[in-house]
Amino acid sequence: MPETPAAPDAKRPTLADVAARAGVSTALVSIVMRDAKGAGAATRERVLQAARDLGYRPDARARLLRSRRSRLLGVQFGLQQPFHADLVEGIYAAAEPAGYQIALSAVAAGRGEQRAVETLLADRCEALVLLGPQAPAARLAELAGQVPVVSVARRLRSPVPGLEVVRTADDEGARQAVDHLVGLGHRDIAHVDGGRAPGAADRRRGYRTAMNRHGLSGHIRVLAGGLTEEEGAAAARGLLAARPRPTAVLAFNDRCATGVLDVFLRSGVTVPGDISVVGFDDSHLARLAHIDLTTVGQDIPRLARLAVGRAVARLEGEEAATGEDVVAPRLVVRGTTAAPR
Amino acid sequence: MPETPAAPDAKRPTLADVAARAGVSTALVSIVMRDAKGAGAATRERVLQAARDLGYRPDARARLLRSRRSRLLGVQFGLQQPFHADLVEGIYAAAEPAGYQIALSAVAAGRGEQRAVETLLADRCEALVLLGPQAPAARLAELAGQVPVVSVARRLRSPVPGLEVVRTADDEGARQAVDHLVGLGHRDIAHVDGGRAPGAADRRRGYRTAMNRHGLSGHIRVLAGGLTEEEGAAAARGLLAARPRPTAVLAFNDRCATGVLDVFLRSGVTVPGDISVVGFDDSHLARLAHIDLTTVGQDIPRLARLAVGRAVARLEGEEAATGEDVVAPRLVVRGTTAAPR
DNA sequence: CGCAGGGGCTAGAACGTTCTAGGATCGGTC
DNA sequence: GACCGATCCTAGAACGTTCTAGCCCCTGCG
Repeated sequence: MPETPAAPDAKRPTLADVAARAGVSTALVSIVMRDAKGAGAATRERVLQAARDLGYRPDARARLLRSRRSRLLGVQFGLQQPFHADLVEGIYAAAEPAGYQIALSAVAAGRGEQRAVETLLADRCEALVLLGPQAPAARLAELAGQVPVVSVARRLRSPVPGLEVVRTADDEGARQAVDHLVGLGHRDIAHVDGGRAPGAADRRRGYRTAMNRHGLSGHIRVLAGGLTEEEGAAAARGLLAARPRPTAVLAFNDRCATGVLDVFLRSGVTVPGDISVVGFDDSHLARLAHIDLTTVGQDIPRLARLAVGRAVARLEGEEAATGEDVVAPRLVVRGTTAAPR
Repeated sequence: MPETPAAPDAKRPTLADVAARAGVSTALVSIVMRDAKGAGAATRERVLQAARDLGYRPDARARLLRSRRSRLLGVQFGLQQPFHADLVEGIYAAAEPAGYQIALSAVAAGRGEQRAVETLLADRCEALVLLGPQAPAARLAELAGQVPVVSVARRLRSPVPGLEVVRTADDEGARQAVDHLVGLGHRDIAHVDGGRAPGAADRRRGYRTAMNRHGLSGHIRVLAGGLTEEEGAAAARGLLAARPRPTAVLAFNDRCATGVLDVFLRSGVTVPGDISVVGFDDSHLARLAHIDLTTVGQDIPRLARLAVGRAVARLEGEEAATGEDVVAPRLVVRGTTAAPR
């Protein structure tokens, strides 16, 4: 069999190949590759050179197989959700210094959460970080029996040991938004909600409570929305038709708010002149200069750090806590809110 | 050592455990788990039952280690790019029927392409599918020496064996957009380009060529843009200040076009009344009812299928082709284009 | 001179699979 | 009664690492 350099199935070089070339044992090569102590300076250099020559690259899977620990965190996220993208970015950043690797598994059309989680478990992830999971609580609890699980942005009522939660205080966020609007002089404030999305119930409740507290129970108006622009737009069309029109709208999230904004602009309703609009998440979208959305900010880097922190703590031997980290939201005032006419 | 059901480091059950419980050999269990032939119906059922009892789950890594093939495709994508999200969705869909798994590796702030690719290779992916890679061509060629590589949406000039390309005919797409606008009666058509983004050069060229062909060389106007809303918005502000204003704008992609649209709307410039706008990609964004953007559609499912197809073909023994699949774009006329005043 | 201690290295057993060779057992055929 | 072919099953060697012992040789100390 001739040895072509880039043969179709040229087996990639292994420890043994490097060892042979450097004239040492595989164990020694392993030591050098891991940068562990127990090798002399001269041989170390010789081994590294041999590895370089051969284009050697350690096989992560074999490595994981052998060592008890995999130091792998499985992350399930929604492929089409910018908020999740931001979280994943934060998780990458938080996991590295802790010495953990990330395995991504996307939820998309035709690939449900079940599938996503299956592959993560099959890959030997030591813990799971689920972003806004929609699976029934019972299913999550079952999972938590097998492996530490952290649910991000999805609150869970009945606490199960091993199933921890990291989330923003959604009700508090909605309250802040309402307070801000009331402070500006608004009274007729509508809420375009998120239906059954994670966090939606809390935001709805926070909105209601805040309205009541301001003595505005008569003005409570909740419209069916969702987490996409389309759903926001549909709700906005409903609002335009309504009499009296509200003077302010709190949307479930930024995407939803964008849909609302767009319908308003196209109908000649000025924002914030005629109607104020508030979003939720402070995702990339809201920060764009030309959208410039007042929104309830979630502290995404913090959420990511806490999620990773909890998972790691569990893996490093800490007790399975039935805990919850609740991160305070912070209203970010930008250009879509002002005093009513 | 007491056997608590959910012990912190309860070792997950292995083939051997299942074998012991079912009273057979590990080899037999392996056969049953893979659904291979060579086991009797009765024992098969007994083994499955034992596996269920123990909550056994095959270890993907050990499996991969043993079998020569990993049947794993590594996919590098931009975490913040909706176009990539759509592609990934298509890739998942295409890979499954072919019997391949997907490993995702994201490019994000603080995690460059280098890192992304490293982890994919360490995970023993058999081939790489890179979505809109920005790495220098030389680097990609080097990679292709180690493993089959498919570059999606990024054209590469000097063909390297083992480095294949799947892309949309970007120049043709720009031409279609210009033809459409000219057909409506426009003459003063500007292009907000994508700078050095993959595909930008071709779209620029296509625009120029088409303008020339229509005898509109005098009206050629290329503005520096980019692939985000912000860059589109900045360019749009420039256009508003210009005299004469163009009557139509072709933007580099949909996000860029959204930025353009938004600035126009806010300035009281109506679309398509005063100015027509065309995007590129036909991503989710453009399809949203409230954006309703005329755009050059990329056939995303097809791109995904071709990319997977090429990778798989290489792996199933076909020769390393220095090929290129060029997919025809298709103009999708929606609400942002009309005849000039 | 004997021997503890340590640095540098290696042999060989894991890890949890799959794969290659078979080994039984059974029914049937010459 | 020897042989065949199927069918069901098992033993044991991979796969590419890491880890545990332990060997060898040197140095320094009593």
